[in-house]
Amino acid sequence: MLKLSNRGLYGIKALYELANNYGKEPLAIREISKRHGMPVPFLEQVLHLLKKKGLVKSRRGSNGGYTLSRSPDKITLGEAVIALEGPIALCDCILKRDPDNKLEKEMRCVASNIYRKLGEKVEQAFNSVTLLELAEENSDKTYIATCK
Amino acid sequence: MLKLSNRGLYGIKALYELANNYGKEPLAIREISKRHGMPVPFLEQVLHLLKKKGLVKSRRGSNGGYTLSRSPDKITLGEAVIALEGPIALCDCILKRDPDNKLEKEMRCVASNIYRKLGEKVEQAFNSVTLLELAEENSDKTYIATCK
DNA sequence: ACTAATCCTGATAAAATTAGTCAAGTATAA
DNA sequence: TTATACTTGACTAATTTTATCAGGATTAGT
Ligand code: FES
Ligand code: FES
Repeated sequence: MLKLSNRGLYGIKALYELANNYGKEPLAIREISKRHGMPVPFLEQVLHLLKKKGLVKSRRGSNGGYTLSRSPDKITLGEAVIALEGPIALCDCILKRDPDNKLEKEMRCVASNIYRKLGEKVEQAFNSVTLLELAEENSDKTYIATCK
Repeated sequence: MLKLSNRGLYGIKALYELANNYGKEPLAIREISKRHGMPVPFLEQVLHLLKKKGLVKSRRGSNGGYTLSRSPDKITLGEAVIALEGPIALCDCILKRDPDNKLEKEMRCVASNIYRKLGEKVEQAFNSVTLLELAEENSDKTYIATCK
């Protein structure tokens, strides 16, 4: 369990490239794609997801491409995986909320309370890692592009 | 992300029932199934998974059924979800090991190191919850069977 | 204005996974 | 002997994931 789909794995690799590119000119999908052997049309979808959630910005046209919308130390892996794979939760019913944004019912099944606590713990763990750390982790290494 | 499949959700509910039944006569699939509105044939598969991993024992024939193979405080939610949903890991390559049971290569992609650390953290979180806690959590409540 | 590069968007198709069913079999208790 | 209940493997249906594709809109450079 806990597995990321290709959508998630590709998205995180893209964010890694954008983090390394932060402050420079936009990076084109084609270039990101080439560096990690990811299919261009799929990556388009993936980056669109990240854009919808405000993690990246884009510039169209010649010399266009994507940039992070915040500095790498202000973007967490938690935000990234939530944008790419949906909310962090053990089940859907945990997420259902009433108009006041409170859980609809305190108890939904025998495990709901534990599911909620575990979900929060996991989200916290993912939020404790930033794109800056991801980038620095690899600053002195040549990574293997075809890892999946 | 982090979502459990029905396989996992059903399995945990079954384990909850078995935890409450610990020390008594075996509990039949049909009975467990009825209490939570789960399809019998599917639950058969699920309990078989738990048996293969040694979490439950079974007795066939009349008055047969399933029992926990250890006391509820000796079985963690981590063991359960791993039995039901496979190993806890962000990606498959993290799991590939050489004959000495070491990671095949230290670095697989830009995120592998972080994936590994996060996976371990999550596994630890799941292992910190036992079936006893799951059972006690609900000792004073009537749960809603049709939560999913 | 023209052109090439690039993002944008929605539709669609292929593949993989999950969910659930079914049937014939084996073991057990009464 | 009989009814009950687990065992096992095969099978189908539904859902999700993984892409692919086409046509459109925007921008930089000339
Ligand atoms: S399955 Fe979501 S709270 Fe029980
Ligand atoms: S995708 Fe598994 S280590 Fe990179």
